[in-house]
Amino acid sequence: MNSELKIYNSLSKEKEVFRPIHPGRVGMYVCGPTVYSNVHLGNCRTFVSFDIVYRYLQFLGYKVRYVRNVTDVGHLEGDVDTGGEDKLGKRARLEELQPMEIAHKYTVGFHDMMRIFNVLSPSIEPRATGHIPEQIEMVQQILDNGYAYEVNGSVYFDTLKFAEKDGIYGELSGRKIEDLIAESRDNLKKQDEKRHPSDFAIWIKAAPEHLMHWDSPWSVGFPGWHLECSAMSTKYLGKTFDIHGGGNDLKFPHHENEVAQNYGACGCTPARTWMHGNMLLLNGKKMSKSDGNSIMPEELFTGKSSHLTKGYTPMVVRFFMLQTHYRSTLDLSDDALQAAEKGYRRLMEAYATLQALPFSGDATAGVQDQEVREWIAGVHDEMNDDFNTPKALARLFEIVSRINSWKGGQLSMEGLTEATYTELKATFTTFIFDIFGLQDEAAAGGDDGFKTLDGLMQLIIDMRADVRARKDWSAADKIRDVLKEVGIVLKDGKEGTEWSKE
RNA sequence: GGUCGGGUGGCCGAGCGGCUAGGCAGAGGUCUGCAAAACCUCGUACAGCGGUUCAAAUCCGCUUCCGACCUCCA
Repeated sequence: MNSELKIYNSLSKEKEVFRPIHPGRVGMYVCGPTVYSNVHLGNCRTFVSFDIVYRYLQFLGYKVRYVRNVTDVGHLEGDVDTGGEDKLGKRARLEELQPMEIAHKYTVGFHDMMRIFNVLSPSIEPRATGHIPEQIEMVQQILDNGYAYEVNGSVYFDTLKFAEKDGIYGELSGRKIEDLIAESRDNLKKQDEKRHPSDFAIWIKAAPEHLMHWDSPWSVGFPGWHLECSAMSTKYLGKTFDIHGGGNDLKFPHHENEVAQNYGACGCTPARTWMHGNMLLLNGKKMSKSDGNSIMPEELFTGKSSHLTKGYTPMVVRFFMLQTHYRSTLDLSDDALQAAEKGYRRLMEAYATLQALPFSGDATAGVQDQEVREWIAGVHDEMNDDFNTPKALARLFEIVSRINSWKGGQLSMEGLTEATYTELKATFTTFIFDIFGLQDEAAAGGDDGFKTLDGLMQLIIDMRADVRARKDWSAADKIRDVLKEVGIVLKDGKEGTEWSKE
C-alpha cells in the first residue's frame, strides 16, 4: 500500500494522519450499550462499524487494546431534577426482577447478537457497577480540583466554570460558551439543585425506593451516567488514549461531559481522536426504541416485520452495512437489502471460484501483473482513507469480474506471475473475512455435513451426466427441478456441472 | 428557535474542482440441449436558481425539501 491511515476526527472536523501515542499500540474506547432491553439494529450498526476499525487496526499490525463498556447503572430516563428513573431499575420493577438480573439477561442477549453479526469481542468489557470505587474516586478528584459542587448529597459538575476557565466545554459538539453564560441569567430563578442548566450530576443521592445504591462520602447513591466512561477509560487506557468512539447521538451530552470530567479530574482531555458513527434510518428517521421506530435483529432474520417482505441473514445485513461509509446515515429498506443479498452471494461465489482456480499465468510479469499489483495497493488505500468500506468493497467487485473472466475463459492469466496471483488470493481473502468480518454462510453449516452433502451431490451430478450424454433432456431437467425445490441449484457449464445452495 | 449534516440515475450508495465508483434492477449480445451462472456492450444522474472558474455533482450565495443534536438513545 502507498498511503498512511487517515481518520476523520470529530473534534477537529478533519481527516488526520493517525499516529498512536505509543508506537505500535492503540488504545480505543467505544461506548457500549445500556443493558435494559434488547439491542436493536441501529445499535448493531455502530458496533459493526467499530468492529471494522478494530479489525483493520489489527490488520495494520497494531496491538490494540479495545475497551467497550456495558452500562448497567446510572442511566436515567429524563433528568435528575425531574425525578428521572434509572432505566435498569425501572425495567427491574416492570419485570419483577433484580436490576442485576436485568443487566445479565440483556448483556447475554447483546453478546449473542454480537456473535451472530461476527463482531469480535473487545479486549476488555468493563461494567459500570464493577467500577463504583473508581467512580467515587473520580468524583472526589473533580471536587478537589474545584470543578464540581455538592448539594444535598448529590454532586454536580460545574460546566459554566469549566467553560469560562478552560474554554473547551462545547468544543466537541460545537456548543458555545457565550450561549451557556447567556442561559445562566434566565436560570437564576429556578429552584434547582443545579447552579446552571447545563451542569450535570456525577453523583446522585438515591431516593429511598431506588434499588441500586452505594455508600459514598456524599450520600448513599449512585454515579451519573457519563462518569463511568471517564472512570473506566482512564483506568484501562490511561488519562489520554488514541481513539474514542461511539454513536453520533452520544456526542452531546455524553461525550462532551466525558471530556469535562476527564479534564476536571486529570487536567487533560481523554482522547486524541474522536470517531462518531452515523445513524441507521428506518422510514427516513433515526431508529430508536423510545419512539418505536426500530427493527430488532430477530425480525430481520425471520422477515416478520411490516417493513420487510422476507428474512435476511446476518451476513447479508453486515454486507449491507459495509456498503455505506460509517459516517453516513444508512437507510434500511427491503429493496436495499435484496440488492445486498445478491451482492453478498456474488462476492462469496467469486471467493469459492478463486479457491478452486488453478494458476495458469507466466513466469515473467506483464501488463496484467502490473494491474493486479495496483489493485492490491488500491484496496488498502481505500481503507486507509478513513475506513472507506464502500470503496474497498467496490474494488473487491472489480476483482470479482476478473476472477469470473479467468474462470469463464474470457480472460487468460497472461502476464500474471504466480507470486502476484498468490498475493491477490491472500488479499481478497483477508479483506472479506478478516477485515470485513464476513462469513461464508453457504459453506458454513458444518464441515462434516457439507462433506456428506457434497459427496451426494457429486453422485447425483455424475448420474445426471450419463442421462445428459444420452440426450434425455426431460430426465435431466427433472433432476434439476426437484433439486431446486429443496434449495439446490445446478449450473451446467463447459467444464461440467456445479451445485450451490440457494 | 439555535447548532450541524444531507438532497446523486428505477433502488441502495461512493465521489466532493477536470480522469464522471460499486451493488441491485432494466435493454441488447456471447456461451449453452434448454435453463441458470458468467462475460461483453448500453440507457437513464448529480433538488432548483444564480455566481466564481478555461473547467462544478464537487467552491460561493439564495430558495426549497429532509434528517440529527439541543431531553434518554448506538
